[in-house]
Amino acid sequence: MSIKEQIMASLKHEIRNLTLKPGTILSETVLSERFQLSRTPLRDVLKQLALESYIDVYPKKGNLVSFIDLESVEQIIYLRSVLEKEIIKSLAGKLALKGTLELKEILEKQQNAIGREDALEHFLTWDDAFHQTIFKLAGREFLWNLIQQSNVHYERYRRLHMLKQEKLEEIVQEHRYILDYLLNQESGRIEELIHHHLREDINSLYLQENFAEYIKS
Amino acid sequence: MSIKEQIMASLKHEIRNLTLKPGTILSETVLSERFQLSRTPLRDVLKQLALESYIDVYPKKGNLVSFIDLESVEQIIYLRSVLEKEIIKSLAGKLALKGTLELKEILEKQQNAIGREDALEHFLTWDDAFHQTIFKLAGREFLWNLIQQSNVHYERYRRLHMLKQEKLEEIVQEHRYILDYLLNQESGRIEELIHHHLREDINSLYLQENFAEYIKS
DNA sequence: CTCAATAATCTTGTATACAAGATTTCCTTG
DNA sequence: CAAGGAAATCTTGTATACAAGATTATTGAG
Repeated sequence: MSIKEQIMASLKHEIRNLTLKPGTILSETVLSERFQLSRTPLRDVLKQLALESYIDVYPKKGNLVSFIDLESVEQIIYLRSVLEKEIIKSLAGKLALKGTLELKEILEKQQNAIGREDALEHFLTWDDAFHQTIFKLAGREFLWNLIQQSNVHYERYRRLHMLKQEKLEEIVQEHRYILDYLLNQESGRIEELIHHHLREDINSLYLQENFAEYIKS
Repeated sequence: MSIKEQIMASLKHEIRNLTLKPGTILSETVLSERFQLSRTPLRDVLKQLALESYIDVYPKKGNLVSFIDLESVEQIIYLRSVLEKEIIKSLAGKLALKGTLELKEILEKQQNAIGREDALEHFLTWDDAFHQTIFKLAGREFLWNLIQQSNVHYERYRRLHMLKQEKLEEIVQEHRYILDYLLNQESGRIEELIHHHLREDINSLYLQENFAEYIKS
């Protein structure tokens, strides 16, 4: 992994987990001093961050960590909702043993993450792993990766919404239902389940009321 | 529109319509002479082209116009197929007069493009306009734009497949069926229609046999 | 002539000086 | 003191010299 890729991964991580708050200035000169690298390669990094909406570039003024765009969040959730309904239905009853074990193991690790040190961080990692694995098992990892390139806003929205532990328990439970459906096709209500799992709270005012300073107006 | 944006639009256009063939070398120095601009801003352009898969960058070696990646084509077609089925169903019977007129006008212009000078170029423009308008009317233009950022491979695939005039007539006819469904919800077979409209020929060997030199192996 | 080693010449990657616009500071003027 | 304007100082944008790797050409040995 090149030094540029390390810096990019580091900045992306800090923006996604809100260590770098929306509105924070990312000056090329400050970054070049912090990472002991000239401006040119850092500009490459910032260019990519801009293309993936991590930052907004104001020419001759500066680069700001982007504010959370709720419109983008809603659109990405809709996209995932539609896609995952289709993918899960196509996969139902056709899961190989290997895939089943993989998903069960992820579920267990996600359950264990609750309540532990640094819970949210680990929980979200396993949450992504669960959905990514379903995409992978359906031969659609390409689309998972495509969505990941446009999910900064959703990623940060999700963190702010998952601060409560009872929500985490609910999410794991819904994952169990999804796995049950994949194995037995029992539930006739898979569409509503996916819809609820991904879209719940999207219209609530929780974020606007509690994190207004992070939200794009 | 800045000079950099003009250059980027120009290169994108030439790559999409295969004027710049897959494998063509895009050297920074050659481009800087062609456009009378230093390497630095051109590198910005090339960086973005690389992120959107227009070119492949081989460090210290050169930049090549990317070969058509059929895997990407299939995934994008699947994505559009799933999304548009859902969008069209949600829009059926709810089309306002303005939207209806918009789609009818596009259909007419697309029909008129057939057989004229520079037919394919105009035809494809109106083909995109039809689908984009449907996304827009459903409040999903965001997702249309998202897909456009990843569609170089699909775009070139499509051009090579649409070289025959009878295929163009068939496409317009399918658009008429889609519009009929949006207005009357008559056809019970909208899902198969969308599937056929977007996915036909994806598994044929036409490209591999006739344009092997453009295809990523 | 053949082949290998070496040198020249490509390529992109990086550092840096300077340009140009935006902002802030500070000083002058009323 | 207040307000306006100029200058200093920020910011990113551009041009260019140089670095370093990859390729190609050349040259010399056998």
